Amino acid sequence: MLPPGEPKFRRRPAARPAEILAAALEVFAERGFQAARLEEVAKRAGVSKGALYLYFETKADLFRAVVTDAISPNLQRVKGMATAAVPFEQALRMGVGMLARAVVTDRRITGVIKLVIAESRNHPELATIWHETVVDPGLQLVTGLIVEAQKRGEVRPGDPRLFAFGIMGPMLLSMVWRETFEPVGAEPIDVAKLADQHLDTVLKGMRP
Amino acid sequence: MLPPGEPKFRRRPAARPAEILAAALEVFAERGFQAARLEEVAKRAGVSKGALYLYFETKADLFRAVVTDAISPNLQRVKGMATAAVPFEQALRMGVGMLARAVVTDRRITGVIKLVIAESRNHPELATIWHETVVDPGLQLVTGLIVEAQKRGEVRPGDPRLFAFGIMGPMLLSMVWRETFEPVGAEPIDVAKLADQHLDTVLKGMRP
Amino acid sequence: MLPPGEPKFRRRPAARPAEILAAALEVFAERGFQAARLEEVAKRAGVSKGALYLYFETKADLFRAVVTDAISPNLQRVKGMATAAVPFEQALRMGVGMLARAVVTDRRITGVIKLVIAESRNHPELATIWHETVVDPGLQLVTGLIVEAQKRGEVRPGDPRLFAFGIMGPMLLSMVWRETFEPVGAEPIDVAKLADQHLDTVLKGMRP
Amino acid sequence: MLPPGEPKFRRRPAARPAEILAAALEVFAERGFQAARLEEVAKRAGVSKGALYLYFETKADLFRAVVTDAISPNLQRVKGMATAAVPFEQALRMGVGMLARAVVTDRRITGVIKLVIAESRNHPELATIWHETVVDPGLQLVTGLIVEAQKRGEVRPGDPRLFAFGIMGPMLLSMVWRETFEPVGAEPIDVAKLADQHLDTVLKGMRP
DNA sequence: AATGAATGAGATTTCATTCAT
DNA sequence: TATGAATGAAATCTCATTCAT
Repeated sequence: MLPPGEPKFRRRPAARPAEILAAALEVFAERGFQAARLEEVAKRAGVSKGALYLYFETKADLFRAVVTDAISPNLQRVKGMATAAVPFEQALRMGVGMLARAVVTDRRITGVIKLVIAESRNHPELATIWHETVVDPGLQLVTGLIVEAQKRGEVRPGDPRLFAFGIMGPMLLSMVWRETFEPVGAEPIDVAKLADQHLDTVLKGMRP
Repeated sequence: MLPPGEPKFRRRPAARPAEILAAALEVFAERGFQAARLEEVAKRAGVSKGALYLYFETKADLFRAVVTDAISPNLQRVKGMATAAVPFEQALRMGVGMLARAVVTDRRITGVIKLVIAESRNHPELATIWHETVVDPGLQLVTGLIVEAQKRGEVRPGDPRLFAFGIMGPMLLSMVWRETFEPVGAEPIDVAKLADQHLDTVLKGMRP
Repeated sequence: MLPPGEPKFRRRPAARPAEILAAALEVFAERGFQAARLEEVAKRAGVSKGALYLYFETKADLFRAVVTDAISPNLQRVKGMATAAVPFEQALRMGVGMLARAVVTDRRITGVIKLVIAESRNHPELATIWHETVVDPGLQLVTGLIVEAQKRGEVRPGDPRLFAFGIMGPMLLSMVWRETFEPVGAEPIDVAKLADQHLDTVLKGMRP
Repeated sequence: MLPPGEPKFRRRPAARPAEILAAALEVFAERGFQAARLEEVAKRAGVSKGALYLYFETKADLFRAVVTDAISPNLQRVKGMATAAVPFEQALRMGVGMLARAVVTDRRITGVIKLVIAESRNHPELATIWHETVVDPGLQLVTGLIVEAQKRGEVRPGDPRLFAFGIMGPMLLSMVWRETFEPVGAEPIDVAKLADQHLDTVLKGMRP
């Protein structure tokens, strides 16, 4: 008896234990694909090593499941942003703020993004799916907003895609900073403040 | 009493195995630390597996050598930028242009940065040394320029460190794009153009 | 509050891999620590190489287990001897006879003793534990008997510890002879007869 | 121009560097055959690794040379003892005293004997040659003395070979003690005193 | 004769995967 | 479904031996 308003997005075949995926995400994010040991995943998931194979055929399979599973919440965000009919600046602030809050702060997401970057040579299909389902749509969305604003004369001429990269870049930098340099003693970045100040700056800089 | 201008960074003990370091950089950047096979490194360096151990005690040692070895050219760049006495905007354009040209485009450097990010949990000492010798000094440099410009009234109030992140972020995004998404079919970023347009934007946005 | 009479010596964690320890003892005794190949141990134990690592972390760990495991039966012997309240001569005859029968003749024990001697420089902790748990207590026991006998006037003056070495020495010589020279054609020693004749001799020689 | 009274015993082919043999003896005695590294031998001998191969074909060859080379001084001792025409007790005291002084105290000799014992399974030819040239002749010598003394009625009936083992055993025990247990804190044995007291004891015990 | 960098065979160790229970 | 002992392929690392100099 599923709730009626259930998201239509395809679930994994029935009861793929969320605990296993959660544990695997942790371990993969900490160690990378190769260095992650399935025994550790099993231990953290509270199951036996053998049990993993009841749900996933291979380690690579589990890895793919982890990385693709992390897509859907992000997809929700992108879609949410897309449907909201709000003015240009407000939409950008919303979008970047969302990244700043949800994405930069959530270790699960920064972990997966780090994995996609780190393992893109060994598992290019993951880069592909992230690009196609999350990154490119999100980028298109922002780019589209800018194009519209340019048409209305609210934004000066310039490659809208490059504007989008200029807006998003510092958010990626924040993630990397948090994952890589803060743990070794670097001064933390106040991501919310960065998002605000940076948007102030580029929005002003993008004016005609 | 070192000769003036001498690079401070100690070279690896052996000068010969530059080929080994080059080969190892390639393989580590392609596969990551764990997935890289020393046999592959040896083959690309044109030596036997055993020969690696004449110069590096363990695989981790070779890895550390690769990553720390990639520091010194970047250190040179940062120091070069520091000594040039030029006006604020020009200095930033120089610095970011340098990143855009040499750093973002050079597979050897993007590869190492990706490694530092990917392996920061397994080899935190590498994150530490990169932060202390390259990342933080570079950031300080840019932040210092901004502080000066603010004192002269050329830049509006605002956290100078966050301005610096706002300027640098898209360069990191470009690296990641190049390493991760271009190989799976994403439309390339014209990094030089991005650097230009982004600087135009933020410099304008940072004006009082 | 341990049950009385319980062996003090902690058993190896796993009870199953007694076969591994037995096989390892064989191979180590035949070849020494370094020359012993774990593949050979595994084959004789009827398991795979990998299985050894389910029970012992390293080759050195397995080696230590083999050598310390051989302690407890000897400890039992020493303790058995200690508790028997019998006259001086009879006690010595019992003890030396025990050495002659069980210890000198049992390939498992002579093998371990040879290993302790041969590897004492590379694994001094084994010499330590053998000395502390078996050799020194056994020696103390014999020395104590002699001291008592001297007090009663049954044994002439003289360093009781040196008397003990004089009694025990030929037993060690027998072990070495059996292990080293008999296999290359030396005429065997009748250890029981040696024990008897030697005790006759030294007991007579120790009389006042 | 050799001195006329030169011992007739065959020397190694000309100039086999004594330094190499001495260094090899040290390293083999410390570590055993397998664990000894030729690089260490070369370093202690003050030559290069390659130079070893100018004098010895293989590691095993060097090992055999070390162990057989240590025979001749011992052979000299045995022969010296044999030729001296002295009364029974005095001969035994001389022989055992010689063992006690020269053999037990000389690390070079105890080291080789330990090697012969430890490696007898891997290099049985060394056990053979030691048995045939040193051990058995020495034993025959002592046994012969005892047989003569028995004929003269100076020694009571009993297997003369077992008497010999009874006399020699504690000397072997002393060597083992020195090599194995003293380094880990065991109280040293005063070997000279042991030799004296033990001979007093067994000579008295062997009287008719 | 001598060097020591280089080789490559062989040993230990790891761990994803299987399978009897 | 679930377990976890066991496997075995593959990777790291060692070091006796060779050989160009």
